Amino acid sequence: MLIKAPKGTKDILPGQSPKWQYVENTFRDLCGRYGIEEIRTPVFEHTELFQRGVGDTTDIVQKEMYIFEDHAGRSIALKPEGTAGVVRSYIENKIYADVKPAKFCYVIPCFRYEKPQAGRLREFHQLGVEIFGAGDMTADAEVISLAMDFFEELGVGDLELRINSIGCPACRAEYRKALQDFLKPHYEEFCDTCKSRFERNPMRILDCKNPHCNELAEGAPRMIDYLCDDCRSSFEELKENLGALGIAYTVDPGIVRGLDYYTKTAFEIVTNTIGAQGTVCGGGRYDHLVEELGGPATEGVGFGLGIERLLIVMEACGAPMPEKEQVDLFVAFLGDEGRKRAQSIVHDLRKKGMHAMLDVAARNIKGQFKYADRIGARFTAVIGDDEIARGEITLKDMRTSQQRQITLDELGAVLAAAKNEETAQNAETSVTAEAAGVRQGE
RNA sequence: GUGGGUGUCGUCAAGUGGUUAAGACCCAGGGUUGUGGCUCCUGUAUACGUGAGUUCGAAUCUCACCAUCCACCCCA
Repeated sequence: MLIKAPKGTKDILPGQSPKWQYVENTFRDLCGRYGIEEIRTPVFEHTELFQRGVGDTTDIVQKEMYIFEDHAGRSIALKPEGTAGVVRSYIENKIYADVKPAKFCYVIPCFRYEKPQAGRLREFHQLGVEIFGAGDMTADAEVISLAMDFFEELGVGDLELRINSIGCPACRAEYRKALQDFLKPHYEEFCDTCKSRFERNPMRILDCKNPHCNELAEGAPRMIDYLCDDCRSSFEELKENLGALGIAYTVDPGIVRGLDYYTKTAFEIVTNTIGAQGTVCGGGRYDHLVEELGGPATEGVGFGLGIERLLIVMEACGAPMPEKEQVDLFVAFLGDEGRKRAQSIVHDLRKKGMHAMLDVAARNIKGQFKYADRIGARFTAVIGDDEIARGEITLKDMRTSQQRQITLDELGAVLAAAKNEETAQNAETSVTAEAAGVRQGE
């Protein structure tokens, strides 16, 4: 137990981290082009923030939060999602006094006490975006567009954008009542889960997988038909905006976000390639959250995107992944003096931006070469008494096995040339693959 | 929380009641003098998830627990 990571958590080992860095950097870079800046807020907040923000009746708050008391008796919760913390910071730091809209992005761990399964962990990571103070649907479209651009840049295809409007508190209450009235006569006939949904979340009954429930729900009123004038025209505007951006979507009346704060726009980006947990990105509008948490009335839109799920999708659809950094030079040495020279050569090259290595495990020359091979060194240099006497080093090309004597002054140029050739080749292959829409193996 | 699958060395994987539990990969060292990848040799290891039970005897049968995977639920 001592050396077992807690249930539902995973180490991100060195072999994986280049992928994470790639994904995160791509995200930050893209956000930069959208004029969105990164915000970093604490991993834990007062429990009450989530109770008020996410909603007291939601599953997330009721049974999935990691809550503990600190030494002064405050109730603290690990972030189960990203929006509430950003809203809190927005209000606390009076960012509403700055230019609007205020746009934020973040990369955070989230924690939910759930039973782990494919694509679902207790600690997982989200990329997120929030825009405050923009009530127009162009903001919603921009947020969705960013998410779609992100997937496209990563080479992820086969995704479906589903949108819906879940109305505002006023029209939603009316709809809920109409739906319950419609379903009530058949209450006894529904499956057990649907019965439990009846009070808690009647909208969920509409996408029950039980065929009989489907029959019973046929002809049920739809949220879209109960939208008030404002919500209805907003939804039309959203579709128009998406059309203008050339973003394909399907209207899915079944989308009901599990967080109470959403209003109007709700959307999901799903894939069917990674198992049951196919929602890679989910978001929407939350026009009352800032006010609800004690700030001035301010509209909001945003999304959260699961990094673990994203990585699984990328793997599944063969999206290009970064390769391990090439070791430009390994310096093998013989003798004490050789070691000193090797250390200094390596140190010098590193300062110049080269990936240079030497043995620090006291291996003999053969072992050093073996090690150089294992770590994939492009070149291996040898420095021993012979080389010191000649004032040169032996440089071996590990691919061709050719060796030659060169001076230290020449070394830098040789390595740089090989490195350039390498990157030029990589660039060529990836561009070709992209242009042809070809899948590139890992 | 509810179901189902799985649990033998770091990894993959034989073994289905009976001597010291195969093998492969990996890792480390070596095949005489300062050189990798292939090949050959050698070596390392608290491997039968844990605990009870059945039995003369259990990795092999039973039960419980734990872990893990998948699904429901919910969501990223």
